[in-house]
Amino acid sequence: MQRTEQERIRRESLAALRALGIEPYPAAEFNVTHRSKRLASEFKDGMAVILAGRIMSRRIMGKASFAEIQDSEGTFQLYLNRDELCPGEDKAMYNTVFKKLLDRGDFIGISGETFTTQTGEQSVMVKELTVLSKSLKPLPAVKVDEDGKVHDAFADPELRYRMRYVDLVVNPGVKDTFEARSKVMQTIRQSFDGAGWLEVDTPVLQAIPGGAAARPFVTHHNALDIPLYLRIANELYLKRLIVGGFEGVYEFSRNFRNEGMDRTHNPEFTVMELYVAYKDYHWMMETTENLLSDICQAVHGDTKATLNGTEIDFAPPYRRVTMRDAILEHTGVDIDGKSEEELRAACEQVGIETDDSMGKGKLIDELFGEKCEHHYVQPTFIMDYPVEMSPLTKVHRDNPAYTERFELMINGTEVANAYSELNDPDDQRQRFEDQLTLSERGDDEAMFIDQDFLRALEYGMPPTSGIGIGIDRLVMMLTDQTSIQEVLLFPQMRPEVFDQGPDEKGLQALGIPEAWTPHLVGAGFDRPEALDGLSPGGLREKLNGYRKKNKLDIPALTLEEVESWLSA
RNA sequence: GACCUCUUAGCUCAGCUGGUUAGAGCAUCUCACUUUUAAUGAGAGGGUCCUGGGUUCGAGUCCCAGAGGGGUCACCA
Repeated sequence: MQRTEQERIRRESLAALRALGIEPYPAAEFNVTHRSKRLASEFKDGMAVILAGRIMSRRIMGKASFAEIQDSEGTFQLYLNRDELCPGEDKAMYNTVFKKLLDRGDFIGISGETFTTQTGEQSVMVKELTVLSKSLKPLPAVKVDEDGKVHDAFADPELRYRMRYVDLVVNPGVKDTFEARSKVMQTIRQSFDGAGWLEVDTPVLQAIPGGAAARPFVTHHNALDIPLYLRIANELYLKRLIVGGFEGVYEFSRNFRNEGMDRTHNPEFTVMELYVAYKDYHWMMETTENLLSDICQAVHGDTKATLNGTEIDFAPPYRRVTMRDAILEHTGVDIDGKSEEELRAACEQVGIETDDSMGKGKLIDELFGEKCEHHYVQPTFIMDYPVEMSPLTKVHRDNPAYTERFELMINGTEVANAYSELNDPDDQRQRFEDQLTLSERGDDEAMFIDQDFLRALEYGMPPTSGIGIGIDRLVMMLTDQTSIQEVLLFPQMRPEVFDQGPDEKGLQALGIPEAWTPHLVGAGFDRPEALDGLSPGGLREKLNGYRKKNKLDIPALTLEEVESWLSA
């Protein structure tokens, strides 16, 4: 691993600090009296304050300097004067430590006195400076000018997501998104706990990945010697708890789905699921709109949020549209009473491709997803889904072709999915079997049958309404982000390949003579792994070719030598 | 999985129809400077032009293959 010049210089500074008797990574706690934001709001000249944080900029002007220190709340300006910081003869703390050995990114603690500069900037005159942690890598130098224009932004999404720690330090606003996310979850917890519902934890590793239709991640349990699946949903477990007698249960469930990744999908994502006994989906709609309104209030202090230039109003009530009406309005197709063949024809007619594995549910889903979904920008409940696409939902009280299910659409995206839960065990068994038929037709996302869940229903589940709210997407809606990566601290990325540098010792361990190892590195075989799977003849030819080309003064290799390395 | 596109200094990016020693700003280093704020002035160092082939007298630039990223679509929440 090659170090850059800047890194080498910082390591030299690190050593110089130690030579001066200053520990760059001290163990002792450092207690502050203020943080930047609060200090700014309570600011008066002449306050004695202690602050800690990262040096984000330095403006050195001979015997006086200004520096920006960044803590968890924001930044604050420091004024460092040589003779204030070093009242005695020894000026090393200013001349050497501050001016030469400290860098942008270092953590320091300071104590001093507040004052206002001639230009009117709130500042702290530093009397004492403590080195708290030396930073060995230079932070990207993002600068914001007077017009608020950002220069040299650290904007490459790959680097931002791979090194979120740098992103958080350097890009203003990134923290706000995650604070908003925390506020969303806090508001939900407060609301549900206040209602007397119980927050629970259910298995992430499941023998049967149930509760949704999706491709799961598979792993293996060694002791039991069985495959286990990372949960795609927690729904069936929460319903078992309703069977067990809890009136309301909820869980923030990290779900895992082995599917594509894009702006709205990450392999792991968070869904808040809530189940409440003796309720139906109408009650759940009211509960949901009130909850979202509270959440938006908590985040923005208002029920309105701006998303993609459009104002979204989270104040209840939300529009309620049946799926049949939605499809009728946007495609002219009335799905009511249509057979599979008729629906397939209708799809083809509006330009949707179909294939034989698609059943009625899937066809209707396509009609809605392709032609209707994107129209619903303001929060809208799409209700009464066809029975074929809702295997866990109770049939509609007025029409058995539909179910009591709704999805909440915001900005053309599904944010929540809720039902009057199916609690008739025989009906549930039949629906699972219908799914099995779909699976045999080639739908690899059809649901598995969970026999234990069916048994639980046979013991009796009260009428229940349940909902799953996509937390990541909700946070996107509330923070004006268009990609899910922006609301996940560490979104999924292809693993990074680190350059480990040459491993001459490892090569020698294979029996390669010391005279040859530097040349193997030179020829591109810089680690033992680089030789894996090579044929002895080919390797010998390459190395002897390298020897000839570079006129090396060592004997040519024999086939036996090379064979012995590769068999080592 | 398909298509489009990108990869040049620590960071952000220029680099024309292929042509001397590959540039800028910031960052870094040296010097000056006691109220600055994208501080300023003077000077210096810093490059595997993603990797591997090919075309050519000559490749950062053109061609092929590969790696990684981004975007669009498909699947999905």
